[in-house]
Amino acid sequence: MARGVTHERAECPVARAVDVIGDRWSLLIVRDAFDGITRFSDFQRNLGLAKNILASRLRDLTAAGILEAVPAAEGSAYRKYTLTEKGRELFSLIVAIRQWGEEYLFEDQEPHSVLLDTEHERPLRRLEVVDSTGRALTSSGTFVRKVSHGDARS
Amino acid sequence: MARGVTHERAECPVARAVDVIGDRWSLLIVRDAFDGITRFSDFQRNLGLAKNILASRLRDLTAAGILEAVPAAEGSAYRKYTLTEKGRELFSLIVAIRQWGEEYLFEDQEPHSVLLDTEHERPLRRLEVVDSTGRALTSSGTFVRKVSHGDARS
DNA sequence: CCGTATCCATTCCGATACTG
DNA sequence: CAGTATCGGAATGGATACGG
Repeated sequence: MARGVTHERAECPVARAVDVIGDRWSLLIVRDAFDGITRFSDFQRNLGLAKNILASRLRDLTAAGILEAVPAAEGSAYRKYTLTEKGRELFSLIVAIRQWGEEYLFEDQEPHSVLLDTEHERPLRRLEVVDSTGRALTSSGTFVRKVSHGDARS
Repeated sequence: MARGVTHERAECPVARAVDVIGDRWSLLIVRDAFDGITRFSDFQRNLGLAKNILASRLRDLTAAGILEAVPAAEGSAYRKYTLTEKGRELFSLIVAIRQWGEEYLFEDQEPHSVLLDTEHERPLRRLEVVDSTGRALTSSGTFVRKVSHGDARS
């Protein structure tokens, strides 16, 4: 994701993360990767984006350590793209986005794809933000502490 | 967020959500709103983005029903931007991004801002994806079911 | 202080053509 | 199939100037 200004050195983890995955395609590529897609053309067909853009995003995500490009077969010039651990740890994030989208971006009777657990084939429970003792929290029960003598921006 | 192609009609909630908040600034504006920022100039100073871009994003987020623009005072021409319920429900998403960023985008000893619960002033517990019975899941314990006769894209 | 308007550079992205 | 190369239009984003 080439760009002018970055938040690479921000003290806020949200800002740094947005820098890495905050664009129109990266998260959708990651979503597809979670769905088991590994091949260039499958990403391309599924997302409907231009090939040069896809190539660029795959490069960036690989450079960021979110995807790993391994040879598709012995000695093959082609690659299989799979999630690294860093990438797989984006699962909560994908689930959070999905649940928010389901709730607020669809009409009541409008169909959408659903994420099910393999064992029961039932939708997941809604994500809950909880404090260190396990109690549920809303944003009003929290606050951000900035780093003490930070010279960092944002 | 004006753009060429959109995922507005996608059957995947992730795609629709990325359409709304998947850019470099929207999520950071929402983060600031969670931190209690309401005024144009405070957003601007804190984020360091151009005023025209900020104005555009605030318009878009308001149009999307994530922010609400209320008069700053009686008869004032200026506005206060606050989160709607739809916006406040992005809290899990912000927490998910933050926790991922904390874990993977900072060096071990590198300082970053932290989100604490007001009562104990301690970091939150890590988000957990759980199935309908409350059991923790990773992505490999889940799968996506597409809608049956969808003509929708992606 | 709160924006809007304008200008300009850069980037994004799609379409197409091309290589292995 | 898996990309790279190039082109052009659209949008992003910064800087500045201006008006309520």
